[in-house]
Amino acid sequence: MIVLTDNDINTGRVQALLAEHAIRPTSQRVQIAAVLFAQPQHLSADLVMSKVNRTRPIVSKATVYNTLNLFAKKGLIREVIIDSGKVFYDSNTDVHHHIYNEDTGMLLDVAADEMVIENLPDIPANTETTGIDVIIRVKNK
Amino acid sequence: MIVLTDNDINTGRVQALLAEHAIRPTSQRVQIAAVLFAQPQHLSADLVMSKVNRTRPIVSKATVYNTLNLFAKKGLIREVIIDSGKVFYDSNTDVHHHIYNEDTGMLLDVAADEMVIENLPDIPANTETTGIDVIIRVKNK
DNA sequence: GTCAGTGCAAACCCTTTGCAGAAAG
DNA sequence: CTTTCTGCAAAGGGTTTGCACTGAC
Repeated sequence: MIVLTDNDINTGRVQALLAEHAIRPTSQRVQIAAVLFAQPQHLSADLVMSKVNRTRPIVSKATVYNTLNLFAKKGLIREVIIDSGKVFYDSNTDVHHHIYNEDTGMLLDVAADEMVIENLPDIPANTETTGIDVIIRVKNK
Repeated sequence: MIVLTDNDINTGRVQALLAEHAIRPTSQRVQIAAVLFAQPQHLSADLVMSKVNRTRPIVSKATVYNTLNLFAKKGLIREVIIDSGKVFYDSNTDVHHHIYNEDTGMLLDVAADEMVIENLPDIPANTETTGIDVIIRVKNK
């Protein structure tokens, strides 16, 4: 699991992380990565943008979306699809699952080893698994 | 699992099914239900609309969405969220899981008893589980 | 007659796109 | 220099909404 601090921008650790994933470290991408990896978290594109632009405009909406899609494709972050019409980006790419509160929108992690998932079904011929998403949906009592 | 034939519209079985779920059986709802329960299947709102209106206009888009949301809320069908920006409606509400082919968009069922899911995590205090979604994502080799 | 349901078009929200200018190597 | 990236605004796709009309009981 990757966690970076603001200072890692100055030391070049963020840039190195991007480079490791074959992502050219432009300044916008570095800023976005710094926000994502400040802690393990689930952020919408919207939130990423407002966090990056907190003090002054740094990235445009188009760049936020382009960058998040790029990071997801390169395996740096994971898309979590919970809700039609909204994607969350999870800065923790370790295998794990989620609990989603439909009332509050809160999304919690469940470590993979807390749950047992066995006897996975055969998948269709000539296909390969890209991921397994488990979402436990809860609501307030 | 519910499966109805076209003839069940005439015999009133569709109407009875809706009534059992406290849904007033308007003619549009009956037509939509007949399409959904013609077989166990996964349909988008769009597809439901074009199937219902195959021969002549019967329902508007607004009514399709209103009706699908109503059916889902009443537990007659299940929403399957696979993709941001698109909901599938599953006419099979028995507990089961899904395999989704990201290349073809094909959605397959996995019977609940084919898989083992155990040691579910504790959920937050004062919440209750409303459902568990498991999606195995595959792509073509 | 009353209340719920329907249809239409417009509004909405999130996301993507086209294209000109800017920046990276 | 060349290629990739960025920003803006506009377009896109699926879904919801406001409101007058219609239909169910």
